[in-house]
Amino acid sequence: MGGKKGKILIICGPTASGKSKLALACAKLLRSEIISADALDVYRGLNIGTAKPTKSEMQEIRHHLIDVVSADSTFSVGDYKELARPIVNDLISKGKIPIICGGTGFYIDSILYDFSYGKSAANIPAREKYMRLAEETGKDAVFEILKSVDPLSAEKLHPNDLKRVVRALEIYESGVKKSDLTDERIPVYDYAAYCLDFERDELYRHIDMRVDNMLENGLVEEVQNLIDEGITLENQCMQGIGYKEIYSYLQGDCALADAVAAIKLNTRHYAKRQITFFKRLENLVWLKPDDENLLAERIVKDL
RNA sequence: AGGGGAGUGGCUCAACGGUAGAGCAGCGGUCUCCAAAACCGCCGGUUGCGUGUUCGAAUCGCGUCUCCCCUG
Repeated sequence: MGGKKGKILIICGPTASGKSKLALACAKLLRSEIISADALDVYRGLNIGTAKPTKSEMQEIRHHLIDVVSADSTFSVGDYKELARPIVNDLISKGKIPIICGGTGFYIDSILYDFSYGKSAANIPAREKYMRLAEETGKDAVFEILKSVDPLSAEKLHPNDLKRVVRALEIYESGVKKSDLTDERIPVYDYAAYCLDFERDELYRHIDMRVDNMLENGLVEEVQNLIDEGITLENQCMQGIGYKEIYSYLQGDCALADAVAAIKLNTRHYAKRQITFFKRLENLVWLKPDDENLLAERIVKDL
């Protein structure tokens, strides 16, 4: 199959579309394992708000990259890629088809493509330096700096997109220009990709239901536990939808009902962004949610 | 029943005589080490209804409907 390293199966889709169940069904048929591609599943202690697979599901089928770091950790695509690649390759070498399942398209990309990510890891001091500068002199001033040192990168960014402007500067300080690195979007694995998606209003209904369930299952207590462990908004995992909102409720900044409404809204926005991201995966097959076993059979047959 | 207030895009509100603006929602998009993050763009109202005044009304008058508050 081309000069590719092997075949992998990708199951993606917005939150609450049922991708985990589908991946599980596929894993059973393929006698393979699942690699989670989810930015929050990696954290220990975040269970309810992340809708992680259940214990029994994880006993039945091996799931990778769930609960791999503590809640106070920092984690990024770079870390993800380093952990995920070896697992994928190992499964392939054993003659299995790795199943990548998750909603973080950025993480899936890190497996699928050989992006260099600017060839530099996060440079926190530089990052903080420019962020401070932005606060003092404005975003535009920071953008102007990028324009002078790496105009090509600046051209591709919006001045307001401070996070990326700063990252480009960060890369520049490491000795390379972001614009000099032109990675091609060429998949390193032969892959089959499926994206689960409902009609929009139906998806939103599922999201609302899921959020209500999270609360019934003790989301507030879960966040309280994290706070008791010393986790604050400063910690990356508290950026997660469901966590930051409940956090501010527990701080007394809003009513529980407002927090819940915010979670639902933010989740919708997130789902839209996910869908937009997945759309650019080549040869992506869209699936309407259905009985997961039926869908899995179809998918496996086509592999 | 009487008195007062309000009716503007899905929602909250602005414009108070010169032919309606914004935020939110909705929709689309970007994404190469914070990605459940960060960022960008687009659609959408003739202003409850009717009538009058005026060169011209969302803005003024009258009538009518609806809602809210107060008094009974």
